[in-house]
Amino acid sequence: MVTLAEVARRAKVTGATVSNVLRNPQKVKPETVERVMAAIRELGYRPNLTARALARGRTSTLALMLSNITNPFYPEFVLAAEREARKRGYFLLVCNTDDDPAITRAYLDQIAGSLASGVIVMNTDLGERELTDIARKGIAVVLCMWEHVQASLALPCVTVDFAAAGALAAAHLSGLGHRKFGALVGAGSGGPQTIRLDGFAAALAAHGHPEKSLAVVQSHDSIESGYEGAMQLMRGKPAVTAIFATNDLMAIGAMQAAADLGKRVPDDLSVIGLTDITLAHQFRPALTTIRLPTADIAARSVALALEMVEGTAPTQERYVVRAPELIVRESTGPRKR
Amino acid sequence: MVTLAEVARRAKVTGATVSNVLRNPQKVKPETVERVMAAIRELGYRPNLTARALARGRTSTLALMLSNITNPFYPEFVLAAEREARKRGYFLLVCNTDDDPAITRAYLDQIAGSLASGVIVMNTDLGERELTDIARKGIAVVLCMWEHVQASLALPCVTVDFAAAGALAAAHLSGLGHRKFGALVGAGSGGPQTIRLDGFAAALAAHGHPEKSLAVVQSHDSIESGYEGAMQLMRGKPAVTAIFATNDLMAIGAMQAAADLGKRVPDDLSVIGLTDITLAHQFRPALTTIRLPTADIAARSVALALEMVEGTAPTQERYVVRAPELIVRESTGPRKR
DNA sequence: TTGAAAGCGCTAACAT
DNA sequence: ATGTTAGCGCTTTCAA
Repeated sequence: MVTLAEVARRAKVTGATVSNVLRNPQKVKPETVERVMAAIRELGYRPNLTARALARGRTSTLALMLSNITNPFYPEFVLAAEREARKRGYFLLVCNTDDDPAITRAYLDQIAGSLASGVIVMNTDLGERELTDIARKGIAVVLCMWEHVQASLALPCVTVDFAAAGALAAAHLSGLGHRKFGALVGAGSGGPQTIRLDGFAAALAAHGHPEKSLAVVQSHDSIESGYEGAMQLMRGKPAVTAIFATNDLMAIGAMQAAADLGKRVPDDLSVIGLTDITLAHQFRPALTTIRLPTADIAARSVALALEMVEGTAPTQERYVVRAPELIVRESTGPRKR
Repeated sequence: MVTLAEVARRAKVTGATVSNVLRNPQKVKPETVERVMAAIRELGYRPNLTARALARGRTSTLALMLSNITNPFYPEFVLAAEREARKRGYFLLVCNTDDDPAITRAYLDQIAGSLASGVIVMNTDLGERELTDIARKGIAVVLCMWEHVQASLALPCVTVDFAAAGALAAAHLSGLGHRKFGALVGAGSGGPQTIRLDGFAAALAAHGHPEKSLAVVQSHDSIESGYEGAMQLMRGKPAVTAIFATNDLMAIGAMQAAADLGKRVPDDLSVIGLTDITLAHQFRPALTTIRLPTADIAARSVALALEMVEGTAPTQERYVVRAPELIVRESTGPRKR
């Protein structure tokens, strides 16, 4: 392995100068820069990131904690996050917690022990307390996509207005003339995605729908679970004509359930999801959904975390909430009497 | 930050002993272990992984290079890989190369400069030469899921018998009585997935089908592209009654194309995929496919890489080829008259 | 503009 | 069984 010292020797300077050439070239005489660069090239030198991290007191890696990357939402997020990190010279460590507090804690422990200089926490069964503790150890932690944001003011957070997302769905369905609604509520690590539902229910009420016009079923964030939940909903009476799922996977499951019951989407049943994962528009019928600016949030989270790490974080932006957007496709339509 | 030295002071021993307690407790008197552990607990000490890495000459991270995690095959792979890595005390760095040689090279550069002590390379547009070079720098590199394995004997490799996978598909379709076949050939970083196709074509020939009974269309690894490709295939004459796609995403696209053409799957058209991603069984009709032992391969790759890193790699197993398996579901059926 | 020197926190011989 | 010591490769004051 070629070291800084070898380069220095070859360029007839000391390590300090080589180090400067690498990071503050303007502090070195152009002529010397030349010579050092030549030595670097000839020797095929690559800085040792570990040594650099030890000397500087921080690594060039960022950890991303999520529950399970197998949920199609995450890969889209990870891609965007990794791009932003790379752009800034950082690497991304992906940590699947499987919603297991033990795994989560173990990761956090190592991170606090200098695995990464920042963490983006997408969900967790840990209390905010534990997170705040590790933040106090000098690691940049940013919460991401959290629903119960008001409870998390202590830590920076980038997320979307989930209540507004639910409201958008309600307005769309109500505007289409529907009267009997069903909601499939998924569950994240922090329990059911109630904010999305609350936003939906509140908007329904605001549009003049009585409380009993909405039937709710708890479900999990998967096609299979959405299928089961929708079955329950459709067997209820009076049958619902519109279903809001708090995430796209469940919405897709609902469409499959409708098909199995001989109902046509959107003629007999409207289905609207939330997130707009790639699969949403690839499915038939293409899913109407509430789009979350996933890539944007990913990039912003990474940027925020790194600004904190590098001590350039503007205090203003420690709390960013993006807006959701209605995307109308083929799975929703006017109520046919 | 609590350091080893502080723990040592509190436990009234030296750093060496604390270090031993952490990694070779059997070398330390039980009584002392107790005392040190107590100090660690009281101080909330966490070893600094960076310092450890520098001292030991290797990091506790493993890099995984893949083209784009957004392809549903990868998350399944990543999950399994990360679990195996964690089990062994390592962390996983995910590197999306986007099939861009510049990005790939940049990553490899940093890895060689001590970012990770091993890399799993899932595909690349780089020559084997470049990979061998970085392996020579002392980094464990293992190739994974490569098709043209025979060309890669210099580097360890864990993959599956893609020709056999193609053959399995051919045997299934042929056994169902089909006579006119279409193949959708996807493209990885190294060009089209020809081995899969070759295996398919050879098996077709072996089953007595003349060469002209097979129409081939080049495509990309996506639903959209599979859709387009299948359209081409079905417009050809005589129309094919069975389509083999070299990956599941394209197969799903083919099923959608059939639906749009008013053809029923499997009655009018049989479709078989390859990989068995999760989506394959979630789709309607559920996709018949050739299953690749993804999780198994991921775990094996990580295990192999880490064994190499830790110098315990058995020379025998530097080259492992797993077998594919036919999974019959709803998208294939006997040719109807 | 460049050099000297003292670490960063931990590991690993080698001593004791 | 525990301590001493010399690094690992780089960064970073502080001098020159």
